[in-house]
Amino acid sequence: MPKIIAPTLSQYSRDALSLLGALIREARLANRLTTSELATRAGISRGLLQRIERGDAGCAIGAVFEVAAIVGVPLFEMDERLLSARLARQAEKIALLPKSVRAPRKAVKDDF
Amino acid sequence: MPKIIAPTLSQYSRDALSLLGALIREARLANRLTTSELATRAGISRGLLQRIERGDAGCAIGAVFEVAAIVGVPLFEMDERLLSARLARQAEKIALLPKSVRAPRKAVKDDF
DNA sequence: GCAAAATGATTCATAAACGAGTCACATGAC
DNA sequence: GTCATGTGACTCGTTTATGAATCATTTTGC
Repeated sequence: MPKIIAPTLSQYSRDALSLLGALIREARLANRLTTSELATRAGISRGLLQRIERGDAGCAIGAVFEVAAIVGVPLFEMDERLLSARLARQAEKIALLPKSVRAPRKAVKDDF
Repeated sequence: MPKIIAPTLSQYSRDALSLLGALIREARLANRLTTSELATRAGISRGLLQRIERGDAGCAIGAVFEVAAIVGVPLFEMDERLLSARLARQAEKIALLPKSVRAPRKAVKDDF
């Protein structure tokens, strides 16, 4: 991430990142996993896991969420079932509000 | 993010990402902010905000958290004050944790 | 005590995210 | 109808994160 450096982020965001990293580290130790083991399970490198546990703002959110999921750190304070359900309800809400369903611009070559 | 592509991420993580993006979009609309406005406030580009709302796993977590904080999507279901407090307590826990936690590798539930 | 393992912190090449710009299409105002 | 605005999607060049490898230090196990 080019622009979001430490001083650019709000204190709240930095705290949230630090907390999430600490929670992940806690959960990893509680599960008796080494950094290498957890990194392998998550499909990432050990260095990236260290940055995640440090609360680095530049880490890909997908990697962070995956690690959190593996060690059992709850995202949004909801378990797997609730998350899926809420996702479905959210999709409905979105479908109702804006009427913008745009198909990907694909060239149609049957113009004659 | 080289490795974490869609098929690599667990369903849970992808759901969490989609949900977070949807929540951010909801909150942005509720605040009557355009994508350009919110992106400017967060110090990111409009394209990145679109990827965030889409739930793209490759987005930097700092950017996502910052946007979420701006529009008021709660991270970890806690407000700013509680977050700081919990961060402090978490730091204490880490410091107090037993340093000897190396035991026969225990299985961890990662099959979701 | 010693050896093995885990961790933290580097460095570097490569792959990928990011920002800027553009276009098409939709919506709303007039 | 026209015009302005908002949005999704795309491309391209630059900037950055990531993975791999290495090393020093600490910690665990024996």
